[in-house]
Amino acid sequence: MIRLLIADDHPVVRAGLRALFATEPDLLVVGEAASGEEAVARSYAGVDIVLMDLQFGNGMQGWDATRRIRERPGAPHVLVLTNYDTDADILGAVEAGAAGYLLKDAPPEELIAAVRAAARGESALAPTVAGRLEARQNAPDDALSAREAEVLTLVADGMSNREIARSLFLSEATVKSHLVHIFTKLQVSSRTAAVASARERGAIRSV
Amino acid sequence: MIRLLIADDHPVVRAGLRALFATEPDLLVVGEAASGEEAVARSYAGVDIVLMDLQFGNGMQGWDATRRIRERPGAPHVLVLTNYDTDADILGAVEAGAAGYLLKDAPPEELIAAVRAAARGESALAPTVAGRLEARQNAPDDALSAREAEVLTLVADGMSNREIARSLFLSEATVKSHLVHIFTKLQVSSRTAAVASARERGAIRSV
DNA sequence: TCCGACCTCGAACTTTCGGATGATGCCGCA
DNA sequence: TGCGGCATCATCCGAAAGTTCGAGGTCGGA
Repeated sequence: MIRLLIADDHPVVRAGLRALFATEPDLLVVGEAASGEEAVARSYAGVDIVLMDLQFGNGMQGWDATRRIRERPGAPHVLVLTNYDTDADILGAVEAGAAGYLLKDAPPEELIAAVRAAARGESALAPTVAGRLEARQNAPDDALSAREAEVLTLVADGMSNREIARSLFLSEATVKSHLVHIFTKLQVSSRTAAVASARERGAIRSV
Repeated sequence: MIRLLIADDHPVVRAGLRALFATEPDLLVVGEAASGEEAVARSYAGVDIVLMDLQFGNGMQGWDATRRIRERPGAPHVLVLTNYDTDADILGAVEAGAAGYLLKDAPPEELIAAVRAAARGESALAPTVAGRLEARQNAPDDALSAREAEVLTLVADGMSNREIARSLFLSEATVKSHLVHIFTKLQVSSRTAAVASARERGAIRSV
């Protein structure tokens, strides 16, 4: 018998997962959590698998809750369940110690199979996800530095170079310099393209 | 007895809604649809209420399906159910003929109440949504034209004026002209600020 | 200790963007 | 029938943005 904890802020999704697992005799939902904090609190030893949503309306986010759950000895396996399949989400979840990464629009069978695999201690990455992870491993080192990310965030908010300079107490030259590096790393040649690229990669969330 | 059709591309959400309504003796789920097309096809006379997701993975989107369902005589009422509560979504859904607009993270009771209200022919807008609609009514007329929105979408993708011009078979001057109008309507003064503003208002989706 | 990264800044240059102004044609509505 | 909104395009000009080259500083790892 595999004991499950469902962590999702949507009551409808929780009900759906509960209904889904009710049809399987070897799966038992032993609890629900509507927030990251609740998920951590309810992940006691009697839970085998935690189904974790990555996006909670407010408070602790899924990846953080995952990390906190996994860092305890004898912790349950965590299966991340999310709407989006952006690189940043995936990588973050895997780094936080998730045993698997599934999309919410996945067919029910796939979901159930992933739960059983995770319970056996196997990694259960969705096929599309596994490929993406590999691609990330082989990708050139284009990670933005902290300062560059900061500048890019302000660019995404629609600020001009001068405004960014003032806002960060820099000269405009420095802002431009950061932008040159950002463009190179993202392989683009304009600020709007940089923002679009960063969004695609999941380096920028918001809205 | 109120007969329901559930239209959502997520199997888990469909199961959740089905489980939710199963507890109410006066509600009966008579069908499910995983796409906009399917929703239109299954909205025959025997259905009282259609619960419509706005975001489908691909194909016909929710607001379009809503319009097609509602334009038929004796059509069922459509309750729009969505993750986001952006102005554009709400206004679009209401214009398409939705009887109500609900968020997926709403408590189950609210959802059930909305279904019953819609079945009685009443409008069932979530409280937060109703207020927003009023605000929109009183807001200045800053709605972008179809062409302007098209241009802005390409800007958000990071394209230059020249690229947009080529892509839409226009001269660069026309693109600039559209941008001037976009800037005026959004009360900004640069393309990146326009994109940021449009995102805030929900006029741009993607990613 | 040296090397590499990151952060900072300047100056000169080219390209693109944005503002101003004006013009034409189409379409719907009063 | 005329008015207004929309879409299309042109030209000119100043202001941003982006490019190139160079240079000084900190800091952590080899």
